[in-house]
Amino acid sequence: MESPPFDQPCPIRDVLDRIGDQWSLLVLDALARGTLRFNELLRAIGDVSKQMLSKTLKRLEQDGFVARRVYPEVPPRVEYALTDLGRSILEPMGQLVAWAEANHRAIVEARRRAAGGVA
Amino acid sequence: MESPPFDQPCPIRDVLDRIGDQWSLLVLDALARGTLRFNELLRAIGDVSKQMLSKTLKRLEQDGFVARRVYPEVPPRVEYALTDLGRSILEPMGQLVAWAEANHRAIVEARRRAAGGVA
DNA sequence: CGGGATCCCCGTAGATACTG
DNA sequence: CAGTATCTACGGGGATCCCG
Repeated sequence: MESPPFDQPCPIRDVLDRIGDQWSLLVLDALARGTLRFNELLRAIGDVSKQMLSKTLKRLEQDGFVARRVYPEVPPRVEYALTDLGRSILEPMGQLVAWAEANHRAIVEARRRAAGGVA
Repeated sequence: MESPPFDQPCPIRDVLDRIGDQWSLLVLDALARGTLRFNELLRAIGDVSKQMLSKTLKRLEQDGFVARRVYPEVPPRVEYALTDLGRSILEPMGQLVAWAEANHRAIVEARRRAAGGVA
């Protein structure tokens, strides 16, 4: 599956571009355990700004990964939950996470070896 | 937020940061079929600049994904090939690629539905 | 041929303030 | 509470030139 210079519809690149960013995976992971409100999500992830969380959620919602539920209450309440599509990507993601955990040490080691600690 | 190699609290984020960028996966994929030279890689990917390919390759090499082989010939020749580590990530990656291909349509559809309304 | 150095543009991410 | 708007800084990435 070679991609010519003008080839846009590469599914892999398209999908990876979405979930490969800094926050999408974290959000997906946070929501994997259950529905969360905006500020809960904010705190669950920790080092994400409101802006980025908002953008990320919007994109995830547009792509059909996340469902946004608004409750017309006096203190506004908005809940986010995974859709079936969102849940389904958790599996291949899990493979990658497992790989990452299993090989992280090897990577760090290779990196250190290359860095300067040639010794 | 760069953390030293020995102080990585989250392997997943660390690994994803590396292979989640625009080019690493494409390089890995290109090399999956066999050893390639710099310019071959450049053409195989198509829309990558020399600079980015160079940077990407260097990072992949430092992380132990790719092996760089220099031939001290008159017209310089440099070949890149996957290491065992590099080959091993192809599998979980494949899962993700398969998912991407299988669900790309659903995503595009959801995106379109969200974008311009149902029209 | 393989790639480093430089210049520059532009998207993106952070912080803050504001709104409903 | 749940966002949005603005302003700014940073750095990714392309193009080009140059060197081994």
